[in-house]
Amino acid sequence: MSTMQDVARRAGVSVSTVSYALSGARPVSAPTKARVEQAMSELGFRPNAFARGLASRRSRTIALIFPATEAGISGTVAEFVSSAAGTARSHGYHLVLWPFAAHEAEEIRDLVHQGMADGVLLMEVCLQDDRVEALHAAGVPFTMIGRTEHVEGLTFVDIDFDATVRQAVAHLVDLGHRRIGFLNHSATSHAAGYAPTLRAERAFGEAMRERGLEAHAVLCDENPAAGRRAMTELLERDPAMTAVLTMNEMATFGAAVELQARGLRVPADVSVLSIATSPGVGALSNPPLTTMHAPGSELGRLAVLSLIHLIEEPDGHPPEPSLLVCDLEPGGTTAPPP
Amino acid sequence: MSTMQDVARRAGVSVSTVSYALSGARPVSAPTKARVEQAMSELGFRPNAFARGLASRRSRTIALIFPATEAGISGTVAEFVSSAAGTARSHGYHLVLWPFAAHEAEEIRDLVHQGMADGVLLMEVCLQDDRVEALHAAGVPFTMIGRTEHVEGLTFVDIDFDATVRQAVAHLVDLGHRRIGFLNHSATSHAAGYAPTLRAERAFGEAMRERGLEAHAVLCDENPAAGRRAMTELLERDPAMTAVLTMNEMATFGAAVELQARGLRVPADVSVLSIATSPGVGALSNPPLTTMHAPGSELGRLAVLSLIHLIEEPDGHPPEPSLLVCDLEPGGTTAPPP
DNA sequence: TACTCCTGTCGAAGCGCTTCGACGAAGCGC
DNA sequence: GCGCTTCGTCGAAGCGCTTCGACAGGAGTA
Repeated sequence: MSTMQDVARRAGVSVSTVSYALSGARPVSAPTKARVEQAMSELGFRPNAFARGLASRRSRTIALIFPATEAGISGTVAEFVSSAAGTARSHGYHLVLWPFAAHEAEEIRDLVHQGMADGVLLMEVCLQDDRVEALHAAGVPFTMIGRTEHVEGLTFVDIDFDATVRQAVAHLVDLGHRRIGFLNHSATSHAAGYAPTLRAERAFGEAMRERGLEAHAVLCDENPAAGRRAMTELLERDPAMTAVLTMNEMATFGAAVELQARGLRVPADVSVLSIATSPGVGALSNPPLTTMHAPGSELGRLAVLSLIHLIEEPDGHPPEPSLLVCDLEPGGTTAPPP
Repeated sequence: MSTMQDVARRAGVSVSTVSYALSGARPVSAPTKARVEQAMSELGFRPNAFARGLASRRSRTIALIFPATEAGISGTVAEFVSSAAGTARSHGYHLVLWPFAAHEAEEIRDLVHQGMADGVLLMEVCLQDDRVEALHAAGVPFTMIGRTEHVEGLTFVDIDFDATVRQAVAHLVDLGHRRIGFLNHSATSHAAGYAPTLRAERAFGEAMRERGLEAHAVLCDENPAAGRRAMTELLERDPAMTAVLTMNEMATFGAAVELQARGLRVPADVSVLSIATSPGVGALSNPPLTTMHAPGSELGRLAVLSLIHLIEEPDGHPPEPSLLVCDLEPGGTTAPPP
């Protein structure tokens, strides 16, 4: 590994000039710059990350706290990660993922104190979240993907569950549906205060009530078998139900099976609309599911941009939060009621 | 942030003594050590990772090249990540994930040259894999999860697909099945040289041929709809098929639906055995799937241990590769043929 | 012409840690 | 008591970079 010294010697300039040529922090004349670049590429020079970090107190690294649960991660999260990594790279940052469970706030703070990241992205945020306080106390710039109950002074990007659910309900009501069920995430997530579960539930209740409709909502584990059972429960609550809104990918498949088993055709007898869905999931079923797909890429991009703003302009006014609505992607599972 | 200087001053010792107390690289008397530790905790001292890395040329970080595809990650991978992170931590290393697509070998080398990791874990290895050559050329210690076609001189941990498929076939044959189909991963993965797809296909062919049985294998995209079609194809190839071996979680659900749609009962008419399966997937269907679950945690642990060995004893003889067989987890979907 | 102001460059002082050589103080055998 | 090793500690020299102050020399201004 060659060092800046080597580059400086070869280019016939001082080390500081090499540094300036690289960073642009001070002007360097075109011919000098060219010689430096020549020397760098001849030597295959890579600046040492530690030396740079030590001298500049910046790591040029963004850490994404990564929910390393046993359940795997969804396509939306994967999309988010790719997009965030790409955005970070194009702004001269590395994105690294730190696998930490929700309760490991201490470890996160430790790493941050060691200077391992200039800023942190926090995902799978709960309405009350220890990690938010830990990061806040540590004084690190951070952006949430999702948001806590109170967001004063915090930076976040999130899906606008309220608007998404309202649009979903509107879509179904416009088709003529009046009896609509909602198949939400799991009771576990609800109990843990997982924000999407709670916000969507609230929004569904309000949207239906405003129209004078009855809101039948059930919580449901993230698997097909639970989806079947949840569908059964919804149909028991209202046997005349003509549409079901789902926010639970695995369960949606099960719900479809249950409808089929009861001889109910989709969408002729019952419409199915799946919201906050991963890309490509709609195409997995036949007919293709009508979905409102989660803007994973856009969230990734915006989250990184906000965070970089926070890092680079700590005294500037904080970036506006972004709330994104899921896009309706027409499929073959919504239609007017029978 | 307090520094070692502060700690040294407070404890009334020199900086180097603090360093030795922390690292144990030289003996430090018990009372001195106690004073130093006292001072450290009073000040909330965290050693600066960059200074440490710069001085010692070691980052105490292990990077996991993380396949940031759009498809999300399976429970097995998630299990692997948690276990690897835990193992690394208990040995004084951080595990960070670097999201990189398969073709970004250059970027990986760059980061390594910057000294950002002492070693690398590479997953989703293909039989021919550029990244392996890049890492080898860069001279970084690395361990593969999976393996290339030729593994001389390389360190890896992997599922023993050969033994797993043979055990799976043996399980079905012991129950009395003679007409067995195999539902593999996708044609795309096959074309990309994705090792599990190829090895399992080969092993299934051999295991069946050795018993004088016909091997019907199909490739199948990773979704329920494709699973239904693949099941249809298998039944067309051999309408009297009594068992199907699957290595494709999403497709397995679809296959089950197709069987049900044809009035074939599982397991009374057709047995289903899913191999290399994520934890908990068996319980998702009713009756619970009989599975051979992938040893994600154990792979994570062993991979990290191998890599640490490689890092810390570069001249020792390389660690033995590990090949782990998936565990049979009895469920309710295999039974003797009708 | 004399002055200020940039531009482009250099040297040197760190950043906070590890690690090496040195050295006094014990502890040992003889 | 002598030299010998061992233990515990210190001081200082880096690790490879950034960044600050300084300064030569040309451009701009009065």
